[in-house]
Amino acid sequence: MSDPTPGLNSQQLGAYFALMEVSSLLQYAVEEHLRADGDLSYVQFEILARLVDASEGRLRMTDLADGLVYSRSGLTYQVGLLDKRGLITRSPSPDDERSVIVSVTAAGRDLIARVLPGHVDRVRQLLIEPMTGEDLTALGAILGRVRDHMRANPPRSAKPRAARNRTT
Amino acid sequence: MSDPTPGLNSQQLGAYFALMEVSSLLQYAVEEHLRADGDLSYVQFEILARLVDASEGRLRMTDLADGLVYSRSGLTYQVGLLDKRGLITRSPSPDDERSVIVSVTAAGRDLIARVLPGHVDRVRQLLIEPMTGEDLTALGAILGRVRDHMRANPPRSAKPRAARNRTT
DNA sequence: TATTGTTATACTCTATAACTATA
DNA sequence: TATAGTTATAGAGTATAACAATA
Repeated sequence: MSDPTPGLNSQQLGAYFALMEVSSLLQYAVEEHLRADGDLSYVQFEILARLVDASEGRLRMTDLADGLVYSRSGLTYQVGLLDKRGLITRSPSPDDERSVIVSVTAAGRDLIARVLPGHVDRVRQLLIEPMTGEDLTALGAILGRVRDHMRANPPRSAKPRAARNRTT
Repeated sequence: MSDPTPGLNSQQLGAYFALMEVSSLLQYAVEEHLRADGDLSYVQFEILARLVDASEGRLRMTDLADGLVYSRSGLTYQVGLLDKRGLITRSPSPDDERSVIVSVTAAGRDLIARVLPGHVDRVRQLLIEPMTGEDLTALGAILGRVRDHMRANPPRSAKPRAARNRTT
C-alpha cells in the first residue's frame, strides 16, 4: 500500500513557493549581471570562483565536477570555453596521468575580482537588504540544515532505477 | 581568516550559498521527477498548474507570460508543445481578437493530478521534512518578505519590456 | 576492469527580430 | 501607434554514448 500523501498545507506550500520564487529571481538577476559585466554564465562564474578559492588556484576536473551538478561532458564544454578565453589552463596531473588539473590564470583572477563587487551588490540589494540580522541568522541556520539533509539524501540515488511506470 | 569577499560577511555569504544550493538541488530533484513521471519540464508544469488553478481553467497568453519570467516567444513555444500533446487548447478571445485564451483540457487536468502526488512527495521529503514547525513558519515569513522586496525592486535594467519611457 | 576526461551528436530551451492582426 | 501573439532563426547549454588513455 502506498502511503497516504495528503497535499501540502498552505504554510508548507507558501514556504515552497517563496523559496522557488526568491531563488528564481535572485538567480535571474545574478546571471544577468554576470553576463553583462563579465560575459560569464553562472556556471562559469562558479567554476572560476571555486578555482580562485582553491589551494594554489587549481583543481582536478573530477573535483570540479563533484562540486557542481554537472555531467562531465558539460564541464568539459564549459572549461573549454574558459580555456579559449585564457581564464584557465589545463595540464596533466603528475600524480595521475588520467587526471587534468585546471588552474586559474591571472586573467581569470582579474575577471573574478572585477565582477565580484557587482555580484555582491546584487546579492545584498535583493537578498540581504530586506532581512534583519535575526532573519539572516535564522535563514542561514534553517537552510543550512535543509542543505545537509538534501546532501545526505541525494535525489539521484533516491531514484536509482529507471523503471518506467507502465501505462496506467 | 581574512575577508575573502569584501562586501558580504561570512554569515551573509552563508545564507546566500545555502539558498542557492538548496534551491538548486530542489529544482533539480523536482524537474527530474516531473520529467520521469509526466514528461514535463518545470515550466510546462507551472503553466498547467496555473491554468488548473485559474478560474474556469483558462488564462490569456499575456497573463501566463506575466506570471512566468519568460519571453513571449518562449511561452508560445512551450504552450505549443502542450497543445500538441492535447493538454491545453488555444482559442481567440471574444473580448479582444488579438488575445489568445489558453484552456486546460481534461487530459491536462488528469496529468497534473497524476503528477502532483509525486511532486509533493519530493518537496516534502527534501524541503519540509528536515524543518521543524518553527523553521517552517520562520522560513515562510522571511522569504515572503524577501520576495515582496524583490518584486518591488525589479532589477531589470536590461529588460525594458514595459513602456516605461515614452521619450525614446 | 574501473576511472578520468574528451568528443560527437542530438536535443531542449531561450531570446531577438521580423511579422501579422487587431485595438 | 501600441498591443497580442506567432514564426524564423540562431545560439547556448546539456546529456548520452562511444571513445582513448591510464590506473
